[in-house]
Amino acid sequence: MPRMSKKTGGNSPRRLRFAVLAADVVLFTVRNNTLLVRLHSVHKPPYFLNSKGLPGGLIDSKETAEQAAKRLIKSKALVDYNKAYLEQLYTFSGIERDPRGRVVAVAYMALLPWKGLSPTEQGNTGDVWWSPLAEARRLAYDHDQIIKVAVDRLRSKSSYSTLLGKLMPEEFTLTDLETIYKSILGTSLDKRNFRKKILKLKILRQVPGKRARGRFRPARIYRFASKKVQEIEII
Amino acid sequence: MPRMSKKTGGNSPRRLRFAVLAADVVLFTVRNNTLLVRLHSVHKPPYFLNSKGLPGGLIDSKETAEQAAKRLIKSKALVDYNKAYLEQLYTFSGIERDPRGRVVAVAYMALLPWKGLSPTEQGNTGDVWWSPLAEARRLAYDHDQIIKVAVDRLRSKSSYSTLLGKLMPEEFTLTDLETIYKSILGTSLDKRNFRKKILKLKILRQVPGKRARGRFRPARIYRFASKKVQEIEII
DNA sequence: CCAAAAGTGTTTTTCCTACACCCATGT
DNA sequence: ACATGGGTGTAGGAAAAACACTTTTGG
Repeated sequence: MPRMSKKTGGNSPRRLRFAVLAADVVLFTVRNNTLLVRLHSVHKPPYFLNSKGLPGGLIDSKETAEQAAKRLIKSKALVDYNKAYLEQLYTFSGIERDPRGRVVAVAYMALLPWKGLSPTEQGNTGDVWWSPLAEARRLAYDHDQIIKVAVDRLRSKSSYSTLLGKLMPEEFTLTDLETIYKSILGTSLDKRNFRKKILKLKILRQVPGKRARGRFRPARIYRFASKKVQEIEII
Repeated sequence: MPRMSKKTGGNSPRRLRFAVLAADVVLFTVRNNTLLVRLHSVHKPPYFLNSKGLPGGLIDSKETAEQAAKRLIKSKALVDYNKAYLEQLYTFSGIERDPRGRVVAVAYMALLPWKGLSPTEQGNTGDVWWSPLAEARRLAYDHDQIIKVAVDRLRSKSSYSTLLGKLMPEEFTLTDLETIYKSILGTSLDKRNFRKKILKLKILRQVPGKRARGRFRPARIYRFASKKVQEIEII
């Protein structure tokens, strides 16, 4: 029972209403221009057999939802949460969303650069793995819906903020950035116009040096000028 | 340390961690070009004495957060929730946000046209009243913070969606609409450009007739073409 | 005819879009 | 020298911004 104090003011007979509170995390990264989500095995007979879902778990009575999300990124997704950008998405309170009982979930979206992940964090185990978004279907609970909300948010916020910077490695080329934008937004972008637009916004800082990725002309290297996600019209 | 998973496996009875879940509603309307919020008295000795806060209450185990919000709009704000546009805002889970115990609140924003409210709904009692936004300060709990999130959301969404239509009466003049935009966004708008922009978007439908509000030229009357809130760049 | 808000058009500037070729490098 | 992705400029059109006067009504 929660510790709503007995002294509840003037309300004498109190019908306390309880819920189980959980946090679920939609953890995104991009590898080879593919958006990946971190999935976790779900095996809760008789409801879910050898199924899969988002990393998540219950919120402890002594932690905030955000602290729980961070803890779960660590303990369930096996990724260092300090590397992740975290943003609250939506709270799912459908009565039947968990067949085992009433569970209300605060969903979070987390973004990570693939580079910067340790081999362990990049790796897959039987219980946790990176899945291309397209294959993250038919998940347990209402996790399909949660992923949809996350993808919608990611897409829409990409076009008016520097959010995608949180999926990029610290240093990247303009082509890298353009590719991510194209893959997330699902649109095609004109290379010249994209560069003009991005550079005019002054959200990037050029870094000395170039990067060669093959037997062709090396590209200039940039990084975001600010660590903060700024709301600016991008596309 | 929080333990969440395995011991709950299967259908066996679970020892789950419980939280008290509440819904708080930031109910906005506009009267005389002033943004109003519905406030409720808060008197919970020894923590809050003759204080004020948002209408809110606990979520029942058999209702979703949204259903609770609607119920509370009715029972606490004394307004017919069918008249309101409702949108989930954010979930506040600070451990100390309620001094009486751990309460996690799902906050909602609700928008209402002032016209269309009954005299009772427009009215103030000792327990519930409409307050100009500027005076909705020093509220109980973390309600100042909740209002801030609501106002930020209202402002930002106003510029890229037809959300403000939910604060307007069914029929209004272009000057009315412009005034609301100015008051919410806090910017000044050019009358001619505003009209051109709005009319070109084709989100309004002109209604036959005119409205005189004084001894000067009567204005044409419009209404929104769609009841839905559309995401379109407005300003 | 006066006061007050309603309503309208043009010009300038800025931004978006479309589009094609040369550059730098490793092999 | 060649294959490959990196990098650049310009012109035309659309949208935004700046700007002031005429119209309609009640009194």
